[in-house]
Amino acid sequence: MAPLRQHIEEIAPLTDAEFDQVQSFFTLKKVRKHQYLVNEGDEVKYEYLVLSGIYRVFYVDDQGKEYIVQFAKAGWWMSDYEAFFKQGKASMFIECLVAGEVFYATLDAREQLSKELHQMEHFFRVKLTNGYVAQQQRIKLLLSSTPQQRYEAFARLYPDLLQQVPKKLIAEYLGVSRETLSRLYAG
Amino acid sequence: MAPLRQHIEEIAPLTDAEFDQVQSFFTLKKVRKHQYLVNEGDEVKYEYLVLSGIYRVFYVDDQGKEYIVQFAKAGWWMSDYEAFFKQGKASMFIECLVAGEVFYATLDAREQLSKELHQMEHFFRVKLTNGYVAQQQRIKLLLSSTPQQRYEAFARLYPDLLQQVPKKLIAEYLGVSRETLSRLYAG
DNA sequence: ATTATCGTGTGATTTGGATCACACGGTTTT
DNA sequence: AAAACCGTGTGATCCAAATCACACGATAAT
Repeated sequence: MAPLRQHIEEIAPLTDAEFDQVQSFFTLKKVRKHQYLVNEGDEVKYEYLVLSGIYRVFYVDDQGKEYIVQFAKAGWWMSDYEAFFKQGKASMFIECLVAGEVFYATLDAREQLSKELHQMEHFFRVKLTNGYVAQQQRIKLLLSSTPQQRYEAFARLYPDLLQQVPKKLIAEYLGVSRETLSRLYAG
Repeated sequence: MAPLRQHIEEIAPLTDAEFDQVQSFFTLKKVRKHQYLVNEGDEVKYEYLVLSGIYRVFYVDDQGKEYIVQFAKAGWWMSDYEAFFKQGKASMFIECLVAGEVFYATLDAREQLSKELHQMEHFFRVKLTNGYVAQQQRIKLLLSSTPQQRYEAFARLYPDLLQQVPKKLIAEYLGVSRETLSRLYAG
């Protein structure tokens, strides 16, 4: 649980007693490659904090095409957040691409911890603030940029993922076809 | 200031004393049509809570094309949030489309109120949660949908804006050309 | 060892939407 | 009242990226 504490304390310092309380809401889980943490149609009981490994949060349209909403690596949170927050059914899948470990916790954990510990509400607010800004940048990119620019932005932001993730999946994240993406760094 | 109180208390009840404290950070401002609240390059000192009127948050690319990141109407918050949170220069404009009034406050206000009043930190967390989910839906739409589907989703979500805002601007929000949008409901 | 499957590159063809161009009625301006 | 501008529709053309198709080496499966 030490990494959990460190992760939180980068934003919100906690006493030992407080961290014990936090800790009690989180469970550690090992995840194998190709394992799914969430499937479309599931109740989304948990959100996940990645300790290690790589994951993709994606959905599938009626024609079977896949679109990646989020990658996740160490230190990132992930879930089908729409379903998680509204406690509805998943419209997305979460798949493990590289084996690793995650912490998971319920919405109740988030809400109770936020209520009982002002520090934890602060922590979640700061995380959401960062996530909000990151998503807004993504929206701007999707609205106005060429495949070229999207690829460059991705390479700048996530050089590590560029190495570890098949290009096909990067294309699914960028909203570009596999072939077009391939031609970007060839030409 | 009554509408401000009501707006906050939908999420986080406050005592009179607490609200006084909150209130002291907000200022009311009348806004005329075509008035700009933020210009590209500005220091973004404020975020805005809309009381009335309609506003657009947009940016302009190197070719002069405009893209709308957000519309805002009564009860919505707006700013160039990336610049606001990071206290950097604006990359966007905020323009008033229909005259009205806004409250505004600084980042300091948000941070201090969050620190001093657990309730306010809760309020902001809930707002960010909703904003995060809404943005994620937008990302999904931009990634996978046709102009047709985007238009339909917009019409479903914001039937009022569809009436009050020129189609050209709706096209800029959807990431579609004016002409294509026009042909959607003709065909 | 041989056969699938996966990741990737690359050519040929198609196509949806952007762009360009113009029309026309409704406001606002002078 | 004439002139300029705005919002909107619509036809013609163009083009960037999707789609279709195939190749080929590398990894995984039988």
